[in-house]
Amino acid sequence: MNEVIAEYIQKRLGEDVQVQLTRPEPQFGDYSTNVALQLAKMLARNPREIAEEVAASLRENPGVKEVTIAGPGFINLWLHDDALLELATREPARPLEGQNVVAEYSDPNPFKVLHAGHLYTTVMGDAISRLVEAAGATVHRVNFGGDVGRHVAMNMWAILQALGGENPEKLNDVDEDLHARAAWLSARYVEGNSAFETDDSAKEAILELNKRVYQLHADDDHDSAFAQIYWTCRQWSYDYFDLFYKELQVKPFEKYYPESVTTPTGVETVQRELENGIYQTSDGAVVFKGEDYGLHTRVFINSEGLPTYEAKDVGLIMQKWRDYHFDQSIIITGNDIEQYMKVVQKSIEQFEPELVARSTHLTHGNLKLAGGKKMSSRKGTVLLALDVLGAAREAQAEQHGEHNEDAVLGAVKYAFLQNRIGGDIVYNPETSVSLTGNSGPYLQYAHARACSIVAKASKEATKPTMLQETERALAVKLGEYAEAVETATKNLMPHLLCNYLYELAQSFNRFYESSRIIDDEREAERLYLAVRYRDVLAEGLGLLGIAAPEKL
RNA sequence: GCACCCGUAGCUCAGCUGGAUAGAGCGUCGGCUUGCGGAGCCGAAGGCCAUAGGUUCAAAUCCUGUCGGGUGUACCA
Repeated sequence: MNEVIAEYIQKRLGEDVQVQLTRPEPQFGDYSTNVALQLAKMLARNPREIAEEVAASLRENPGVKEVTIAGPGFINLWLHDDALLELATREPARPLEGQNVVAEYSDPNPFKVLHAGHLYTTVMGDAISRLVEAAGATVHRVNFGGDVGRHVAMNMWAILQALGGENPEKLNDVDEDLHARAAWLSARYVEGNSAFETDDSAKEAILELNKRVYQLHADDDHDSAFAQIYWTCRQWSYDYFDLFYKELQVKPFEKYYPESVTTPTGVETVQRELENGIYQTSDGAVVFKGEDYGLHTRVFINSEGLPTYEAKDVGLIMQKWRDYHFDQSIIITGNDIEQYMKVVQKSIEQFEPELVARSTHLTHGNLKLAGGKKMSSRKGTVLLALDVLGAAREAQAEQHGEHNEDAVLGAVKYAFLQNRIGGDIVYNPETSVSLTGNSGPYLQYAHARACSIVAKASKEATKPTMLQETERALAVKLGEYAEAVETATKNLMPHLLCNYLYELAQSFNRFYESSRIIDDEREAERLYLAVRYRDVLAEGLGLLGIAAPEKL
């Protein structure tokens, strides 16, 4: 329809315009466009006159039932029922067919706990990846994390204390349950962290261990007692992450890029481009002068010759490029590194412009618990991933008595995804698990109910030949599904799909209120709509990474 | 200081590539629904869209200033 209008305008009025049919308020029509208003200025003519001309051409389209002109020159059009029903079963387009996409998110650090931010980006990254996948792309989910650095050294220090020295065999005493191991490691981190701050001799030892960890990687040491402890504990972390993702019911990651692996590539690249003049030496450090591009200067290799996070990130991006030669790279992180990332990318743009052009950096704010609810983490400053999930389970138990993990995950995921990515998220456990209102469980419940209705029906669903008024409103909404998915995918905004699914459920409820399905003379026709409704809910929730069980 | 992000109903948020009366959930108030799953449906109250200007036929949306909040700003990650 967009093309028909654009072509007509091009041919008859001699103007090239982008026509965008939009969904107006139901009272105005099924579709609407304001091209006439845009053209009015270009042609210096009355917009309503132009609208009349365009409308006349639209009326010739077989799917169009009625076209009207309203207000200053809006063109509103109604479709015939059969065209509407055809739209209602349309599946989203697959514009990314054959594309290769790398999605990086979650990014937990081995040896450390998973905090609420990790939970958030994991859920968001999973949903975005699923959308992109559904659009036809192959998505490679990857993870970046710091397996070297001070936090690791603190941990190693406390681990050695706990083991009474470099005794790797003592690790066998730790409970082999992955959750227990993760808890054990995070307890060591707390000890190491506090020793570093309060005990000077410990601090010195930790700084020494930091070098040993780097050295261990340089030597590819897997045999020394120290190395055995390091590799074993690092693996505990990775195993735990995999378990966490599995329990969260998100798709697994294809590859982990530990910092120890990206560092050599980063250093090599920065040094090479230092010779090419992209990076510069300043006060003994290697920096990129961002000021030339309206940004700020950042250090990539410090004056002691050690790589900073910047260099490691350069290495990561280069390795992703080498490994996948992606058509698009999506990176999701907290918004505190937004400007940092701009500098890093600007520097890379100087020698690998195509790589940066294909990258999209999405950022999000902090996750907060509503109502200033106290958090259970040790210092009270960090909200942990498990705290959030625990709060959801607790709220569910209070409201519904029994535990349902699908609904808990649906609640948390939907609560995260329903907000536009970018700003801080206030998470309210109570409303998230509620069966009423705009929540994940509400949609899961709506789906289960639809399943139940369909299962109970005795007639065969039959495509209607005409639609009654209440049926028509539902059919129109069903017809928006494909558009909603396409827009959400194009903009990498899952919240648009959340909004749509909720509106769809509302639309169904209005229909359902007045139109009986089972044992009605239009049972077969209404069942047809109910089946499609059920399928759209299941498919839409699936794209968000939310389970849609037939029974809740 | 400079840079970036944000400021929409009591609360949590949509709407932001400009378009028709600024929407939804929760909460409040009033109806309906007690044989398709506990849900829900209809209605009311509640907004100078932070603020002052500008651009436009048209601004919550674009531009500028101001106020308020957050983040970043050289050898941390």
